[in-house]
Amino acid sequence: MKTVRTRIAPSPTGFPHIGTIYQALFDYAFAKKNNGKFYVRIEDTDRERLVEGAEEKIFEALDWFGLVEDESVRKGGPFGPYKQSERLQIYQKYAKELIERGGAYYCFCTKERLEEVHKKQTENHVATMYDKHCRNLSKDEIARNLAENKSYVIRLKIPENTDIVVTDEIRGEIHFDSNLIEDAVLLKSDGYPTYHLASAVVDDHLMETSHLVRGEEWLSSLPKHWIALDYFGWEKPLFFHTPVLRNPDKSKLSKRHGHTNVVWYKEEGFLPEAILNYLALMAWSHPAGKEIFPMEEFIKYVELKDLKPVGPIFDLEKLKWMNGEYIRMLSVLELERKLIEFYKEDQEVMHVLKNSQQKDTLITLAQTRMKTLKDFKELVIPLQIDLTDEEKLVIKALQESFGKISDWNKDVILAGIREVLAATKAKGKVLYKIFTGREKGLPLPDMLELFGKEKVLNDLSKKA
RNA sequence: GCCGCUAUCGUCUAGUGGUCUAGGACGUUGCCUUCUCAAGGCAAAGACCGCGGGUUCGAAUCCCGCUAGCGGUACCA
Repeated sequence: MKTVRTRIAPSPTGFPHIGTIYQALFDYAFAKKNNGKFYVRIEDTDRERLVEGAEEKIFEALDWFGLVEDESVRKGGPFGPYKQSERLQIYQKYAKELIERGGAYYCFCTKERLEEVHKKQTENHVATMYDKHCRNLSKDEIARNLAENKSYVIRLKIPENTDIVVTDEIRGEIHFDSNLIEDAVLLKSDGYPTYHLASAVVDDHLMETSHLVRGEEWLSSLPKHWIALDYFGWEKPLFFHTPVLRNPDKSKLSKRHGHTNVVWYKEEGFLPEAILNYLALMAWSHPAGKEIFPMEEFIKYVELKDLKPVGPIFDLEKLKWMNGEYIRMLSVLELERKLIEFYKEDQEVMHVLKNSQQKDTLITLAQTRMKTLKDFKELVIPLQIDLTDEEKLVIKALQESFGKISDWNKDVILAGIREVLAATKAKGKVLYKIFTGREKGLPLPDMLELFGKEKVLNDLSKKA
């Protein structure tokens, strides 16, 4: 059997997208399962949308999730270069070759003419596509245009009147009427290739991609790739078009309605393992029906053809629940490390985390109350608020009760609390408001024991 | 508009012709626990399997039509 080779092919046009991670997850797991290779190819052929630093961010995201590739620009590998802008000659060579094979042609149409055609088609309610104006230019004409240094693109010659049958491993055979498929631009006038030449055809062939996993938005252009591959006579990879992740309103997951930037999840205190586990459940399910399982198990059971073709809605609530589950699975030490990493620039929280007397207890108490690492702060940092006269009365009672305690431990403190609650008819919430500034918090007896009688009474007198 | 894909609780899903009066998870509600909030435990509500036709002794499961949603329709990926 052929070696399994999967890839992600992100374009460095912005922040690292959660959808890219979704793809990478399946690519990575499937490659690992089959002792294959997972590689990253940077697709920077759109010079206008290129964003400085975006490439580094993609790799940082991959590292954060632990979806580390086997081959890439930064890792090297036998199929490099792994960045398309460094492969320009290759694409140009193959574009010319395709022309010779009769599968492509020079097009000298100007942008203005194209716009004109487009406009007319829209007016006539006809499919908007290239009118094949340059498809049958004579050899002389082409030579003349070339000699005159006219700007040109190279277009794919889609056969006419053909039923194009392609296969997607998730959906099966799909038919397309070739007359409705555009003679797509393969090589742009700036000499850079488009996706239709560089990625799905030349690179995936040269880099020996065996299982091509990509978003469903590519399904409509599959026939173009299929035909180009046929012109070259190249063996095709198995195509898997994963469903697109959606917003709650069912539209394609976007910045506007959802959170697409990987960095956002990190800043909100989500754990990469939890996100991955959640993502694994999108359009796929564990054979035993398990919801929570480690990466090793995902690798063991993942099958690309088991992916469902329906676009799932990204449910942040369920992700939060799962994140909480992952937080609870951590040992205190592991959680402490994650908290330190998360709060390293927050003086206030770091102060708490550095207090060796208190940190373990605090972390343990907070653990069941956190959905994200971000929740930790409001659990341990009190809010400064003004108290009502009624609440100040409760403080008086508290001072009296606590003042009598000689053996300061949580059981005795709890007894004192109950006493005060009974005497003042106050609700537990009031106590929490007094101590934390919020109507809830970590268990008071434990907290007060931890802080010590002196500090507690001191604080109370300040608030009275 | 045209082309393509898809269609089970609000959401993620199980289900591949009979075991489905459709199972699980998130969320929601109630109860237990209780110093608050969580966590945990136990319950409950929630899907005439988008609609309409077939095929079959029998369909959520197969076929057709419709509808709806999504994706594509760029010298973007």
